[in-house]
Amino acid sequence: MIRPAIALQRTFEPAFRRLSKLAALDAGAETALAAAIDDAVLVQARRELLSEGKAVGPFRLIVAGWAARVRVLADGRRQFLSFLLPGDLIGHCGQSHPIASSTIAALTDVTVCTPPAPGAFAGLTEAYHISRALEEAHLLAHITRLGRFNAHERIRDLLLELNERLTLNGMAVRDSFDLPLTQEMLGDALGLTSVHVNRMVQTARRDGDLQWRGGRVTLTDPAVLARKVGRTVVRVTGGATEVS
Amino acid sequence: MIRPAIALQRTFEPAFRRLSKLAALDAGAETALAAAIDDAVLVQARRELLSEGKAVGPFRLIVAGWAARVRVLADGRRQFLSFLLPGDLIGHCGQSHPIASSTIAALTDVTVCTPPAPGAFAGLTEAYHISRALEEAHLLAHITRLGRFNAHERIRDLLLELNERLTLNGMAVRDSFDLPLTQEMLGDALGLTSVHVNRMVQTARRDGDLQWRGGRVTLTDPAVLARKVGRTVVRVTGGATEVS
DNA sequence: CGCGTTCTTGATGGGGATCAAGGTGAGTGG
DNA sequence: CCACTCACCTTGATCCCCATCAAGAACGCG
Repeated sequence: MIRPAIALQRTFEPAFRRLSKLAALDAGAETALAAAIDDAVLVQARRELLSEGKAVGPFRLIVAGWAARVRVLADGRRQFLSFLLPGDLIGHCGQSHPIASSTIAALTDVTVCTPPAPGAFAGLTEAYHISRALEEAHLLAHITRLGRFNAHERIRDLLLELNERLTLNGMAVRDSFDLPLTQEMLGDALGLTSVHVNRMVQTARRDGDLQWRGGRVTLTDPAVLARKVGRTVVRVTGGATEVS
Repeated sequence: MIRPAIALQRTFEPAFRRLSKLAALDAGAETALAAAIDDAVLVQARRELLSEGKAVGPFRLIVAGWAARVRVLADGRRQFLSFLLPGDLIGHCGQSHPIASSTIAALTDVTVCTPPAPGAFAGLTEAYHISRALEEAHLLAHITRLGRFNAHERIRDLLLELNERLTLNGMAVRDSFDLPLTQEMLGDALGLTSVHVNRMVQTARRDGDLQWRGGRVTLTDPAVLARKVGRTVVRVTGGATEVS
């Protein structure tokens, strides 16, 4: 198969890898997606990609960097609702005049692009649908974490989820990945204080469950870890999402 | 406007009222929806409407009764992910071969029907989209509850949400509604034990925040209550969802 | 009336919050 | 090259919210 130079080059982008794993893309879709990624723009860390209550802008795709949906309470308490990684989508909802249901903030410098519109290519449309289903599955998993897991389980379960997602888009290799989150951010996601996150991470290190130095995390044995927390794994198998 | 007898009669169903408030429905859509509701079937309490990991069946609409998305852990811990009320939809996702990401169980006897397919009527299609957006907003609210609210706040906030939703479909009048949930079910939703739910409800009663006797709840002053928990209200205004 | 479910209340303990103080490392400027 | 700073990590001490265990009381139902 012959592709323009741009498309060939963008094939290695995490965002491209994720979407092409979610559904089979034909050459036209691949080229259009690669061209879109080539036009990505930068959003600096701490800037907002979306503001709660305001209109959702154009449909967007995260090309690089980490972002999070955030809710801040009147007294300053903060909750991260979900993390957005390269290959994740923003604002795909099908509604005519959607209003953002939460703020999305860039945790690191982030680059985003406007991918081909839903409906333009069958494969991409399917990938968008599956992406949205996965996003919902992650929300459900997060509810279970916060409702019924203790601090140990929450941290291990979240790191397992991140490892899965980063493996899908190629940013994690052999259960090792860069984690650009402070322990305070982890606490904001997990409903814990940074102090307690720290203690739990210490014991996880001592137990040999993981390594975490200089922003890089390595999970010793995800399978064993998953059994420890009774984690239900969400897999993607040839176009269908599967839970087991 | 002249409608068949069936349609006129079904206009008062909570499911009908909810969808017709989410978006403007033309006469054709109203008739089709009323006819669908007329064909509703019963699902007994404790039966599953959807099983995690299995294929999602046909697109369905809850006509009467309460259901919940549930996740049960290996050791028996249980988490309710969300509640489904009359007018809520099941299995609207646009994906070709969707797999259920969670079990849905009937909490009371439930009647469900298969509403007009997405795309058949523009108004209904819009209503389906908005319904899905609201559902996601409720998941986000639930994450915040579980992550950053204490027991007091969790109960008050959840009752406020239920009051809003039941007001939308006409099942709550003047902040008073039937609540067919045991305190244990509330605990399973809120990540608390039934014992602690009980104690918090007692104090809420003593504080004059609510009445709850014989399965009927009355909120004394939702506005005051909402201010107490710093609740962000999700409103529906002429086809667009709005958060404030 | 008897029985199971749900609600209620008490006693006790633990998981995680809170408050407080270092320690560490990267970047900055003199 | 070293003091300085700022963000983040680490550790200790104390407290409280909520889980747990246990046992009645109230309610609905056959």
